Amino acid sequence: MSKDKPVENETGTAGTDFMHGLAIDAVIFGFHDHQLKVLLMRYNKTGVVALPGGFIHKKENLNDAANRIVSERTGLKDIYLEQFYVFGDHGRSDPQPMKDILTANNIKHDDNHWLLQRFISIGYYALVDFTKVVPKPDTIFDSCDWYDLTAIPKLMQDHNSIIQKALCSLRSDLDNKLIAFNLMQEEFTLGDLQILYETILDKKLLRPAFQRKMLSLGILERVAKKWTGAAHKAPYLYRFSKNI
Amino acid sequence: MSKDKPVENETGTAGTDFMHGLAIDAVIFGFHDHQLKVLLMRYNKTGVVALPGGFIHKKENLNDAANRIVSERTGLKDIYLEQFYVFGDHGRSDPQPMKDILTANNIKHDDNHWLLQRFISIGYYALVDFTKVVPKPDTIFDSCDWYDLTAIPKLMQDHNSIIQKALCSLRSDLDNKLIAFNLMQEEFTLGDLQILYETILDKKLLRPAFQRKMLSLGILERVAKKWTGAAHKAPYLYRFSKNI
DNA sequence: TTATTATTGTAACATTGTGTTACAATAATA
DNA sequence: TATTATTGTAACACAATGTTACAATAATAA
Repeated sequence: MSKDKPVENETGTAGTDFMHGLAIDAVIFGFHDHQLKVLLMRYNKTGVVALPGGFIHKKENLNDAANRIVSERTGLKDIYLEQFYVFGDHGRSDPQPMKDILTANNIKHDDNHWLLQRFISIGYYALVDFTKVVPKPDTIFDSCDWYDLTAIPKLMQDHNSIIQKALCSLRSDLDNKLIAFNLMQEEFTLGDLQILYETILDKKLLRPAFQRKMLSLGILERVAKKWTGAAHKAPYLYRFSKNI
Repeated sequence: MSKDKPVENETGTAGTDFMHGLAIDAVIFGFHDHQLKVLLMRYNKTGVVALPGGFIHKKENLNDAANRIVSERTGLKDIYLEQFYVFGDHGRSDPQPMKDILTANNIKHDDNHWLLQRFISIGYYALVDFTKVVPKPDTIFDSCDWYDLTAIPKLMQDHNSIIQKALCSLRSDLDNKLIAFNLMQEEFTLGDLQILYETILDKKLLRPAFQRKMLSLGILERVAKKWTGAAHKAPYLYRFSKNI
C-alpha cells in the first residue's frame, strides 16, 4: 500500500484502472555476503517509511501484479516471489500518514480520497542479491533503500509486522521450497549456499551436516572444474542436475 | 464467491456495504469416524455447485468475516480457521455460471452487475465435526451438504483446485499448527486422535510411533480415569496440560 | 623443493526421531 | 477361569541430523 500511477492524477478520481480496496505489499529481502536487508521507501517530506507496494490492474493476475511491482522498484524481471499472507484488519489503515503525504505533496484530496480508504493488502516476499539492484524511487518518494534487518525504523501502518511475518515464512519455506537456490549463480560452492542459509536463519550451521543434507537432495551435480584463489584446498563447484 | 445478503437486493446496486471485488471462499472440512467431507452449496435450478463463500463488510476484519461466513453455514461459533491462499487470477471468474444463476432466480442484472465482475478470493479452511453441524442453505441455494472428498463434482470456477490447495495446507499444517487438537473433546484417547490423523492424511499410521510422537509434544496430560466399554484393555483418556 | 597455513571433503561416531515387531496388561465376555 | 480384542510400552532397526576428527589440497613462505 503505497504508490503507483494513480497518485499522479491529482483529482482523486484516479485509480479506476485498479481494483479498489486491494493492494500488494512487497517484502523484498536483499542478500549479500552475510547481510540480509529489506527494501524500504521513504515518502517525500513527511519522512514516513513503508514497504514498496502497489495496486492491481483490473485485468491483471495477482502474481503478475506482484511481479510488476517488484520490477518497478528493483529493475529485476521474473524474480522469485511467494505470496505469504493477507493483512485485512479494518483497523490496520490509519489514514493520517497518507493524509500528511498527500498534503505535503500538494495532492488535492478529501476524506473520501481512495488512498485514504481501507485497504486489504496481499503480502508477497522476494529474495534478491542487493548488489544487483539499483533501487528506483519515484516522484513521491525521496528514497528507496536497503535497510539492515536489525535496523528497521517504525514503519507506516502494520508494515513492521508484515516484515516479521514475511521473515517467518521465508525461514520456514527455505527447506520446503528450496528458495535459496533461486539466488545462486549458475555454478556455486556449497560454502556459498551455506552462507545464504546461515544469513537467512541467523544462525551458524555445521558444515558436514549441511553438505550432507544438500547433497542428499539429489538435485546437485558436481562440476569437474574447481575454484581458484586462496591458500587452501579449493571447493568444488556445483550446478543443478539437468536430468530432472 | 457465492452468496450473501446483497443478492437479496435485486437492483444490482446492492453490496455497497461490502468491499468490492473481494470475496472469501471457505473450505469447511467435516470429520467423523473415518470420513472426511467438504461442505458444498448447490445453487437453485442451475445445479451449479460451489464452495460456501461471502463478502467482507467495509468495517469488518478479514478473519471476522471468515468466521461469520462459516457460522452462517454451520451454525458453529469460533471454530478454528486458517487463511491459506489468495486466488487472484484474472481469468478465474467465468461470469457465465453466475449469469445463469441470476437469470434462473429472476434477479435483474446486466453485464456490469457486481456479481459478474472479477473477484479476488481469499481462501480459508476450517475443520469441524460434521455430526455437529446442520448445514444451512438460504434462498438461492437448494442445498448445502457434505460431500465425501472422494466424490466431489465439477465445481464453479476454480473451486476444485481451491479445495486441493486447502487439503495440502491442512495436511502440512497438521503437525506444525496442531490443528487436530481443535477437534478433540475435552478428554480423548490417543486412538481418537490417531483416527483423525489417519483420515486427514489418508494413510494408516503405526500406533507405537504415533503415541510416542504425540506424548513427546509435552502438551498432553493423562487423566487418571479410564474408558469404559468393550471386552479389552481400556485406553487412557488425555487432556491438554493446564500448566502451559 | 619443502614446510606452513587455511579451508575443504568426508569418515566416523553420537544423538534423536521415527518405523516396526513383540509382548505383557487388561476389561469384558463366555 | 479361559478367551478375546485392544491398549501401553519395551526393544530393536533404520534414517536423519549433530559433532568430532582428519586427510586432501592450493597457495604462500621458507
